[in-house]
Amino acid sequence: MQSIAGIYFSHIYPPMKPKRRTTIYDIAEKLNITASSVSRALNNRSHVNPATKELILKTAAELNYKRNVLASNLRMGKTKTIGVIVPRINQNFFSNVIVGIEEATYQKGYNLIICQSNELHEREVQCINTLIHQHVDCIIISLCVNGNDHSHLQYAIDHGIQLIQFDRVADELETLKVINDNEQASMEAITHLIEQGYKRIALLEGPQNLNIFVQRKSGYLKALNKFNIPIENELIIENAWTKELGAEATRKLLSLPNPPDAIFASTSDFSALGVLEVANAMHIKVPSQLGICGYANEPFTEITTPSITTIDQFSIYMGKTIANLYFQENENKEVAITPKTISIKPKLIIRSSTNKKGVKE
Amino acid sequence: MQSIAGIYFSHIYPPMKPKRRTTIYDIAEKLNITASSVSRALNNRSHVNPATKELILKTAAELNYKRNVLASNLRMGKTKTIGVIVPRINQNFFSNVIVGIEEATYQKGYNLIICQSNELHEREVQCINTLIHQHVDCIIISLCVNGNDHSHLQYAIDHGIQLIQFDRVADELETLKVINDNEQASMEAITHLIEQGYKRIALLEGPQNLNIFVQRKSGYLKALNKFNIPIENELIIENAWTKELGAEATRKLLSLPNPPDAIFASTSDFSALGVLEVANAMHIKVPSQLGICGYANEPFTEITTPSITTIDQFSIYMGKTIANLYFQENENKEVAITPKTISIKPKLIIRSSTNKKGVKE
DNA sequence: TAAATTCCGGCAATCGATTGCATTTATAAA
DNA sequence: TTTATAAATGCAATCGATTGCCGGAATTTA
Repeated sequence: MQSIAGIYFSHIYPPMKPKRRTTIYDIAEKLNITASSVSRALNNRSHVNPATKELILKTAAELNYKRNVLASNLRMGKTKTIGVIVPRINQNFFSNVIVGIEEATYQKGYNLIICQSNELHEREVQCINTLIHQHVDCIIISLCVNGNDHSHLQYAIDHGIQLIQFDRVADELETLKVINDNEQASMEAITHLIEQGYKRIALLEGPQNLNIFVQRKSGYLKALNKFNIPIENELIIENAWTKELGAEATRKLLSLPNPPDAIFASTSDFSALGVLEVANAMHIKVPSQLGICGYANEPFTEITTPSITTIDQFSIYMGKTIANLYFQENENKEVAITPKTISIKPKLIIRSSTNKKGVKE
Repeated sequence: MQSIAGIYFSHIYPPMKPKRRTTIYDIAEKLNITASSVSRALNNRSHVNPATKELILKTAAELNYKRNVLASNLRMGKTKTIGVIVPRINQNFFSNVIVGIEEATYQKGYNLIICQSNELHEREVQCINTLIHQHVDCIIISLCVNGNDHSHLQYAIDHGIQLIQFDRVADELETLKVINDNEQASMEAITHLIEQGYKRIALLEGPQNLNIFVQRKSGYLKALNKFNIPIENELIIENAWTKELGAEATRKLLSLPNPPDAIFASTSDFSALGVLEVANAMHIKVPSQLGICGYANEPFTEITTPSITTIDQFSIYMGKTIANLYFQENENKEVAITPKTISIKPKLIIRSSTNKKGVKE
């Protein structure tokens, strides 16, 4: 703080030292009682005379008392804080899930600490450690693509932290889970393509150590089987889960002697975008010559030319579901024993990129 | 925890009670010294014999000691936590700023609590209160569009919390600020349009209670003046800062007796997208009949047809700058007195939507 | 060798809220 | 009126880490 001869310049930052916050002792002193009673009154416990209690509440309001969460946290061993770990927050699906979580937790007075794993297992481990260190009450996580070792998750559980997995989950860990029915969504997408008259449908698949990608592939295979369409391995491209890899895969597919007439980018809308850009560049008409279906309903899928058929995962709703699952589980301790998995049914959003029959929208 | 006759079923969640964490007392006890010395050793203070210190550090590592941040926070009155308040986290610019902040703070062992104001003043006040309540060390905020009252920010400052404003800032508050040079960027955009041969340039302006929109308008006016182009009020549309409002404004502009041949959507790329969609729907050719320039370099501007010229704000870099400003300010207490403002020069990204001269890219 | 420093490390208070136990007071029962 | 019971409140420890102050030991200086 800058001063000359003891005169403070209030226009200079920082203007003044922070005022001391009111404590329960201040309230107690003012009312000539002890802090115990104040605490009990504020926490709505018994063992306080209703009249005293009212007086305490009134005085607390007058003095603008706010519970010191640092002290409370230490004493209680709880922080009313939830940690969220996602691969990236600037990805639409994840940021929307966070929006949903936030809406639900905010009302209950919980705080969120948000971490990004950047798709790196090592970083994910660090995030877990940070959150344990911060004594969060709950960790909500969607796994990164790298690494099959989940001991860090078990480590968090061992610290008494409630763990909730969503979307990209480790099946073998018995935790609360909120997932999408990826297989079902995938089947619907393929069924739609077949009904539109596409005959040779290619699949861009994601890293198979993530179960979501396994399930999406399985939906593809099941749907083809159902319609008695033979599986052709040359139409299945591994690990095509970015825009660039999607583009590369498309160039490969379209140069086949017998190229596909539709591509299901099961990995993401980004890979679907890669497909579309290559198709446009090669002057292959979408949807008449090539049908394209993505996954995730990223906002841009609506504004590409043509717009891209995709699958909506109800991301905000998913976030709310996750948060509510936590509260439900923890406000009802005795009942809550078994691992629970909630599955959300995604929805196929049909747009121009698969409109082979040329139906006007 | 479920049990029958005292036998725990470890396969049932939660599997076991959390193990007690190691404290400095555990270390002290093991070494037959007091917690004071342990604390001093761990905090690298004097008054500890180097040999003892080494022993303490070794033992701490052995026992897997982790400082209890709850206790430390309470004692120190600091939390190594930074609160971030943005209008929406699922907006590209903001989520990228957060990414930048996170990268810089993560390394210093700081945590982030992220709040959304949802563009509501009331909610913004609540966020501030929450963060004060959580004893964050610093609040980083970009103001919401509603409300001119900033007493809640002053309230945070009065609580001894370092306040840093970015992008949408309240000029009259003397805090650290990181902003974009909006006026400059705006001038460059208009200059570019003029150089491309556009004659009648319309402006979609944002709510003028946010200084960023005032500055962008001012850049527009200055640029026109510089080129001796008369200002026409009918070409300036107020409050057109969403896709829908941008579309509406465009319909209005294009139905003028003397319509514009370019539109600068100074508010956002979303409004620029609204412009583009209306132009496409009306079969008005972009860029030959109508030039379009947006603001913010949202990812989708690259993939529209045609791609949209826009202004990049170096959002991730901005986030890093903000975080570093905080550290610089707080690691060097004596020097840091005056309010500092850092201005980042945005960059015009020229794409197809303003390529009237038809230059091949 | 005595006095003066310096260095180590312990003691105990502190940060606020919470809570089991003890004590006081009020009320009910005998 | 006395005893039993219940209700209200106080006392003091606790959650771990931090730190000012003090005393003893080691070292330096006179």
